[in-house]
Amino acid sequence: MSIQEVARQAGVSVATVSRAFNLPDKVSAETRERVESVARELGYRPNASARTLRTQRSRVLGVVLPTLLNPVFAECLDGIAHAAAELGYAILPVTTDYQIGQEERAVDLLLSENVDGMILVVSNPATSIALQRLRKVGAPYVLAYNRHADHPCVSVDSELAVTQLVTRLAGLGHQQIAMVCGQLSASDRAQQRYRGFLQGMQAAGLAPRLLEVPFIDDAAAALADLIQGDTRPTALLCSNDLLAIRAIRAVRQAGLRVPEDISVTGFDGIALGLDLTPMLSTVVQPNARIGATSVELIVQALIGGTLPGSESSQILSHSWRAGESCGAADAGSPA
Amino acid sequence: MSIQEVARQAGVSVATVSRAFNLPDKVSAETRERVESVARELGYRPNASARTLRTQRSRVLGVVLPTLLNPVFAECLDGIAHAAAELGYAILPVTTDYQIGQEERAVDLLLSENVDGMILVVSNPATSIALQRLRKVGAPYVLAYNRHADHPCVSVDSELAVTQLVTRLAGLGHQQIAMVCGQLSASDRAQQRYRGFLQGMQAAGLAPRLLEVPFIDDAAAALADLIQGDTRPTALLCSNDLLAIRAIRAVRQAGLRVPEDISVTGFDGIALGLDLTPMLSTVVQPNARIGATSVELIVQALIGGTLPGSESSQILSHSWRAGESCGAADAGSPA
DNA sequence: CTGTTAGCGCTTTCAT
DNA sequence: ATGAAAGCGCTAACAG
Repeated sequence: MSIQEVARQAGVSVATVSRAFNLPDKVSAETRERVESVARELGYRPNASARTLRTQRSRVLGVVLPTLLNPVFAECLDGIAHAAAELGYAILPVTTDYQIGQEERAVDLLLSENVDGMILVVSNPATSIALQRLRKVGAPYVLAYNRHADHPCVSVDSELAVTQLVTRLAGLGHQQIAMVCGQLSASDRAQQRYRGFLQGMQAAGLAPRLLEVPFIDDAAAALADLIQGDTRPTALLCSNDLLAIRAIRAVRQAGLRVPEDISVTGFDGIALGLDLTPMLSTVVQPNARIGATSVELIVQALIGGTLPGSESSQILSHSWRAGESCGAADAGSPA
Repeated sequence: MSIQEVARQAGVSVATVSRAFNLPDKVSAETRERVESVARELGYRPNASARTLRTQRSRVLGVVLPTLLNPVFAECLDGIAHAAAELGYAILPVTTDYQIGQEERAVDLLLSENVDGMILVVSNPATSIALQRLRKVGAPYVLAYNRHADHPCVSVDSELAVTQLVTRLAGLGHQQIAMVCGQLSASDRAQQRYRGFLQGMQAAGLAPRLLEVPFIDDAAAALADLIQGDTRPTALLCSNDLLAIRAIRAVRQAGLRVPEDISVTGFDGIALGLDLTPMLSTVVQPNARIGATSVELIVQALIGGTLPGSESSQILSHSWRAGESCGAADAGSPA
């Protein structure tokens, strides 16, 4: 079912069929209707590959994410998909499973597929080879969640958010606050959050403690150790929601209550946190909006024929979901 | 950066460059190395659109899913992505947000993008217009999670699984079992699970009760009503994990305990259920494998030059995750 | 083993 | 308002 066939059956040239679809004004109403009707009957659908080849634009945006198994990124992708559809773009998502080498493969693939631009969440913008490559070929891209002065980024101020959170915890009387995070070197977000933690603790005059859990499967055991150690923390500040959910389980498995014995906080604001009991207390990122904003930035640049520059970076505002997993430090006295 | 440029700089014809990449054996080692080296220096990447246009195959599989916000589908997509990558295919996922009209748009889009085949989760295979269209154009497709005699499907036996679950609950002494589900008409899965419920209840000689929650936002209120009604159920058999998680919250909000006062079971086996407290008791579907198997079916057909037929349908085995949200009926006596 | 060439389906000058 | 024709980058005969 090519444009040729439609042209033949409608008794016009292929050029006219093309115009009927893409520049309806340049075709007489009569012709246009005939073409449309024939096309409909034949079930004609323009061939995207041919159009892309000819026009050098695919109307497809590439998306590079660590994983979809973490709802944060699923929510973000959802926002990307809706915003893209709204603006007439399809999306082509690729997942890296947190492996840096995969970032390059992903970018290569997307470049081969002629995407008009890319939205990516990389491990570390400062060292990412994938990003260098994008720079070199001059492809438009925007980073989501990452934060770096030299790149266009859409994110929240993680560092500030965590600092504020520490202040909040300190205000609730918590003195023993431990941060729980995944492998710090694995992402700039984790590092930013950790910096925020250090800063907040210093401001509060408290001694920071850190539990780094490189492998998620070890989280339960590591957390159990932490909780049952000599000086038990009264609050666990987790670097993301998934970790927080595991932490809550670990606390309970240890026979303690959340938040009476130990408060637990998350970071991300995944929707599921709302349905837990206790409802997750967490720093909420506007995940869908981070995605949507990234799309808008890219598309704007595409329209303007420019590259998104680092000056177009946006810090979206985060918020605090009070939830039920975080309480005052002295609530620990058995009920 | 086209094949022309590489050819020129390597001092060979474009055909040779093409062969160097696609049929390395048909090129002398020397030439091949020269071509590869030039290509590498130039950062040459074959243009997928051109290749697709020429070969009439894209090596892309389309995927149509209701949403990625439900981890079931995110897990499935993850399985699809890995299996596809393994077999040399990229994937192009589209989301329908559970809107039937979107199924058609999705299929149209994917057809336009020249996908070699599709994997879809539709609302109802029996009535899906999108499926009719696929049939008509003769595009290879496989349904995931759906189940229908006339289509190639990869799923578990939901009906059987729920029947078994009812038997299990009855064995635990539950007499008042209520099923909680989303809009029944919204998916064949929900209907199958409901049928399994009815059958199990009949076999157990129990009176079935059903709570249908068409709009997810009303779930909490509807569940509260159910729980606080005259004859409180001792077990809530939820049609999916997300619903079960909400149900657990509703029970607790009502001041009751899970599972001591009310047992709650899910269906899906999302990974997150493992981290909850109580750990979700649920029927586990091999989500990633459902995705991977779908890919394999499609690719097999692609290789064989045939369409996947309904006879290639596969029922994968489900399992039961005991969890902690389901207990015996008489455990209700206050601890 | 390598080169020449046609053509995939489409858009877009350039004519008319 | 419409048509003729070139060409996007690639692969696959076909020729040598």
